[in-house]
Amino acid sequence: MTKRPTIHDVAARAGVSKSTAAVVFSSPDDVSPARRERVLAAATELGYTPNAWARSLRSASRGFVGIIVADFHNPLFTEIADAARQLLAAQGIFSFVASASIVDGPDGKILDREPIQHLLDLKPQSLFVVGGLPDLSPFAKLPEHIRVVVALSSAHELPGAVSVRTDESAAMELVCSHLSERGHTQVAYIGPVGRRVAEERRDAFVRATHSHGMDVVIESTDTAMDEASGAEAAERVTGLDRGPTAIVCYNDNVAFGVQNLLERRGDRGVAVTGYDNTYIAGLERISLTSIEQNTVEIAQRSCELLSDDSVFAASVGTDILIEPELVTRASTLAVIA
Amino acid sequence: MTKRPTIHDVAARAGVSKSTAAVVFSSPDDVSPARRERVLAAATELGYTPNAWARSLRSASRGFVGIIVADFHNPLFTEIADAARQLLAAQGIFSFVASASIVDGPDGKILDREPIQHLLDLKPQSLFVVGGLPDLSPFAKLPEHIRVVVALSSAHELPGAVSVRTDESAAMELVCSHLSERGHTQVAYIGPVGRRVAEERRDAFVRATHSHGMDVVIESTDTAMDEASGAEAAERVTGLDRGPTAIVCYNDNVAFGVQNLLERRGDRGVAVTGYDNTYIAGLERISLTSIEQNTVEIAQRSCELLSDDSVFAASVGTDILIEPELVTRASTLAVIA
DNA sequence: TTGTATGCGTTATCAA
DNA sequence: TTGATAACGCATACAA
Repeated sequence: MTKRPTIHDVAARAGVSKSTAAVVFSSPDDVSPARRERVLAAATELGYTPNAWARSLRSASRGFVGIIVADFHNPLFTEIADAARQLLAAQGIFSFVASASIVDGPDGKILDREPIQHLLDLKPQSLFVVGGLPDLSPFAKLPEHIRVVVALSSAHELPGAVSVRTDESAAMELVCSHLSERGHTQVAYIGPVGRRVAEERRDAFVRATHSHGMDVVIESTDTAMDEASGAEAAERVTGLDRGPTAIVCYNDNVAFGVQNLLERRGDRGVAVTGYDNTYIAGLERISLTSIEQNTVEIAQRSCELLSDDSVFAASVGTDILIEPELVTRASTLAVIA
Repeated sequence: MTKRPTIHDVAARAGVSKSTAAVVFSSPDDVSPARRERVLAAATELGYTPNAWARSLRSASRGFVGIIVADFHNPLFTEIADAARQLLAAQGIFSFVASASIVDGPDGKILDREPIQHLLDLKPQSLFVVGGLPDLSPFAKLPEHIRVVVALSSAHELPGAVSVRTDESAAMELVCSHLSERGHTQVAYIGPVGRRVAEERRDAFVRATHSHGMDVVIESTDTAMDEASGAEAAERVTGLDRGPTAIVCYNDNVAFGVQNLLERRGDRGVAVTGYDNTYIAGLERISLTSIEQNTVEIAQRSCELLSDDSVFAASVGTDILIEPELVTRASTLAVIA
């Protein structure tokens, strides 16, 4: 087969008209059993499957879910995208994953609209954006009936959307009470500024430390959130007069950078925490205490919203917060005298 | 705008027929400057961009490249996919990325044909498969004119395809000569069996050890290639009578598992090498000697094949081998007496 | 150079 | 119930 069979081929083989054959795949009950069997048989013999895109060109009825992953390289994002795909498939809803491409613009990161536009051209029934995008404007002027769910980030810019994400306050409360129990009173925070979730996480940290009566140092890393900037910020923080005994990091990557610096210094006395609980954090030599975002639940809640109209309508414009967990490891096990 | 403008809208606004407007976007020189300007102006005012899929439904001329990533979670794959996308975009060729979904079947991993079929339905001009798939059969019966390039894996099953991948022999030669220089004579290999690249890598290892007069132990991990299986195999290997002084691993993940085990044992005397040089290998606390696959060159060569017909024709059916590099780190720095 | 007609694979509308 | 026909958004052979 050098060419895919079309409904035309199936109809010809079954000896019916194209329209009759088409109806067999849309509403099977509307065609007589005898003909239905003939069509179905012809379809399997030819290996016919409907062309979803020609279909969606004509009508938006058999909609699919367009999944947009903000960043391929973030394992958290791909994990949720994968889980969502499976959950939707189990409901018979098919989805198509595309990655957003974020390019360097004159002032900061810019969202490349092209791949998103291409996905939109496919006429999805609903959209699932996984991860924070520099800009949600491509989704601002969508046809009314398209539902938008944003995971792991805020959907504040989009009044008609729903966001599913981790409860930052709960997360930082877990971290700080753990550190407090271990006797830490001087704690630092290292993380980026500017992005919404980042600000929120830092504010949540500050609130949590206050409720535990801790002394706080904040050190920003601009917008970067990788190891290099983590190490750099750690250098500044540990150089302070009364250095902190614990460093709370925006995410695991930043924490790895902090660990790198401490390792080079031969300093094993400072506690470090991460966020995301990537599998790297669990490696014996890293052993980083970290916040586990409940990806399974985030994916589940998102899929309910994506597939059920009434569920979506009930929570449009809100943020659904998911409870995180703290995974404690060697990086915070020592107790301060 | 609750609905995207079509070429029809543009034509109406510019006061020309639909076809004239269409020609402006396909071969602009075939239309008079005055009308062209009018059409272009109308298009920008309306925010019109052609619907790529309706276009590719009608004709395969303005083809795009379909990129299929075997596994989202492999950073090597996504890195190459991303690089390819950028390179192609620079040539004005647009690409669309989809992830293959690999599900558990009755006997082993099975490739879910659906997402691939969906991508194929979009009628790509050529296909870029990044990473090894359990099964290349969905690409066996493609229309003749579709070029297929496979990166990081063999395309042996597909006579009409080209494969671009790392020279395994060169890689293992680098590893073994490095270990030999450090005085190692007893070396073990830990890696999966069954998959083509895996077999090839192991065979390359055996050849390289022979040329350096080393004693070899091979320990397989079935088809798994993660930390858990690495640790397990390491347990068996190190329990041997004359345990090896160095362990060469199929990839970084397996090596991390080996490191985990050695760490738990408090054994810092055994050298370990990985493969892929993931960024984790560079973390101070891991510091794993590893093979760096030249992803940039792999992406470049692949894109040449994807976009240039004559280049592709010249090397169809062959494997293009890319030279790797060895990045040496603390895990192999010690010298054996 | 410009417009008309037709088809890509599918579904929706209408007669029969 | 079934089949002919138009349309989705676009490109192209052809005629004007």
